[in-house]
Amino acid sequence: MPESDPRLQRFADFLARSGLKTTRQRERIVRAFFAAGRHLSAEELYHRIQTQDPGIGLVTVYRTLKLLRRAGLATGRQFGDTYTRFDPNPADWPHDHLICKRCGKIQEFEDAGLHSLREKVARRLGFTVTEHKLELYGFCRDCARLGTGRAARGRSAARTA
Amino acid sequence: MPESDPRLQRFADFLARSGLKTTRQRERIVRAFFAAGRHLSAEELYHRIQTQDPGIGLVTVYRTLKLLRRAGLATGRQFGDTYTRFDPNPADWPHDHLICKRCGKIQEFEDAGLHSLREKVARRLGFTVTEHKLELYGFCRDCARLGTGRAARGRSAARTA
DNA sequence: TCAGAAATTGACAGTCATTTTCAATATGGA
DNA sequence: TCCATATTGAAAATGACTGTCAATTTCTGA
Ligand SMILES: [Mn+2]
Ligand SMILES: [Mn+2]
Ligand SMILES: [Zn+2]
Ligand SMILES: [Zn+2]
Repeated sequence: MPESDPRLQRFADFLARSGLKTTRQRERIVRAFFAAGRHLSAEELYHRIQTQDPGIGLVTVYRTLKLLRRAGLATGRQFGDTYTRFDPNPADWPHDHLICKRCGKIQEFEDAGLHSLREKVARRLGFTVTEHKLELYGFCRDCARLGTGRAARGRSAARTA
Repeated sequence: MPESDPRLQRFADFLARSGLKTTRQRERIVRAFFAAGRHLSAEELYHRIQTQDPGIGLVTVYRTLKLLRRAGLATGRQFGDTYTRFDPNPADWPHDHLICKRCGKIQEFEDAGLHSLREKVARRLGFTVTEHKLELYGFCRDCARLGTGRAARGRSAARTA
């Protein structure tokens, strides 16, 4: 029962520190966002909230996600889609993503060797790196197995992470 | 005098092979695109052409860039901006990018070690990678030098590559 | 050379995700 | 409690594209 997510407190602190107000809408939105624990789009988050509090507008979801970004509690990410997905990990955890093109699973990972090699390559070219973005697209274990042999059966692509 | 870019021929071949037609507009557009040799947006390419042939519409630029993609002669890329940039490198050269946040320079590079390490990390997680995207953001040598000490002076950010 | 089917073009309207505007409402410190 | 401010939601605006369509161009094959 993870009732007290420390991120909720951090967000409250951010609001107070910034002279902003705590509202019923913001409460609901950030709760639903962290509870989901996946890379959601604004629209997806909006729908989840709708089922419980139909009074909250999509605009407010967008605005609250922007605040979460400013607070360092979310990151906007552009995977293959036409829309932005929001990453509920603290901005100071620079990780990478593996995206399955069949089932939509998004797996996060961190690799020190990869990180340092990246730095080295950049330095050799005279660059000082402050941020990076690495996305690997392909097939997860399950989907790769299906793909082997005949054409894959289940064509669904429900994002899973 | 690089008057005969082999890519122009490849595009002509692609059109013929696909039952499509060679037009004045397409000629101008692909010429300007390859001549620029940078990661241009459709709008940027459009403006370059405007100065020489005001009769060509932005729509046609978009359509021709789509054809170049189908021909494997360009790749759409999403760097930090809100719009797509087009990469004039053959689609079968999978390279990465270093982007300077100050002057906008985009430097391309390829590193075999980085590539194989990426594969290894993905395999360890059960993924089969088919495509990847790596972008390193930071400061190029010149801009890093300016930044050292006082706050950087020249604030321009004209994309250079 | 030339007709005519098929492809192409450009203006304009439409789409889609996200942002801005603005009048009505809620919040929290004094 | 009061009330200056912050916030909200609806609707309109934005920006980067894509679809529609009538007019024009290309190119094949007689
Ligand atoms: Mn993530
Ligand atoms: Mn490139
Ligand atoms: Zn999968
Ligand atoms: Zn620079």
